[in-house]
Amino acid sequence: MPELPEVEVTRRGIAASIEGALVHDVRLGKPLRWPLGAPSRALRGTVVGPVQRRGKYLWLPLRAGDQDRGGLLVHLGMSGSLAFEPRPGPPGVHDHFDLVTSVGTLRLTDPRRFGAVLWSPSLVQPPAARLLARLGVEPFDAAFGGMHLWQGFRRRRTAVKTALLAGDVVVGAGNIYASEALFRAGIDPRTPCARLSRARCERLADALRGTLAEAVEHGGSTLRDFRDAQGHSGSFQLQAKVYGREGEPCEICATPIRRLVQAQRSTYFCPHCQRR
DNA sequence: ATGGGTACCTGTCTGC
DNA sequence: TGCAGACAGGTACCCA
Repeated sequence: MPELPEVEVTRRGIAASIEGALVHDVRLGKPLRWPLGAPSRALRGTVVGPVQRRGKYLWLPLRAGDQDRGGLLVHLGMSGSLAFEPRPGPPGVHDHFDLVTSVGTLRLTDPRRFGAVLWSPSLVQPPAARLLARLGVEPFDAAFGGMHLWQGFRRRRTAVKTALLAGDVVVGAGNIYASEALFRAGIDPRTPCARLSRARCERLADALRGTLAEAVEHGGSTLRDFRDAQGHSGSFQLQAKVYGREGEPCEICATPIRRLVQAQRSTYFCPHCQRR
């Protein structure tokens, strides 16, 4: 599910409810990707600080009085969503983590359990630091632009779609938004990174930012699982120009959209509008 | 160093 | 109707 827009929509959705909440307890369901890494008694009595996002991770800082108590690093994996429930019902079969607080419960629902919640003493110490170390720049940072992409890509031979997914040059694009951004930029997803000119990197940087920003405005994409913190679906999938549209006519030129497989993932593109 | 394949897990849809 | 197989928004890890 969740690429940068879905994670950002989630962050905004939970922030107002959970910030300042007093943690009463933690409930764990079936195991997620990693163990929590802290006994629940260590979390009780802490207060949740401002929720941050880094790439597709969320960070919930915890304090007790003036003491820093680290925080929770949350990843939604492929099928996860977080909901804030003022009066939660009993957990369902796919509800694998509850943060029970004074004002309600933050609940992670994740059928495939590729998601994770883990405690870390800070973002710059393990285990969080280890997971964040390989992440590229944020697409909405001033440091990101065509120049950054060009420098990150110029010694790479892999296909540009695969490199966007890898997230070590720029974070945020997953399988949907990588295809969509490349369509907007008019770049064939199979193009080797090193072949992209400065000018095309500029176009790609703009396209990526534009696509992600628009997706956030639409509440993200809901293919099946994704829900925001209030349980609403996103609608960006209705704006998608190529993703999931194999065989349908391109909006620009009416050529049928094609699907191919790169690194075991589907890529969608217009063979006429997108050039190497 | 880079790049590819595999693994994790469950649900849904398609075609026979 | 049943069942096998493909596919689904991510990414850490192992190997060449």
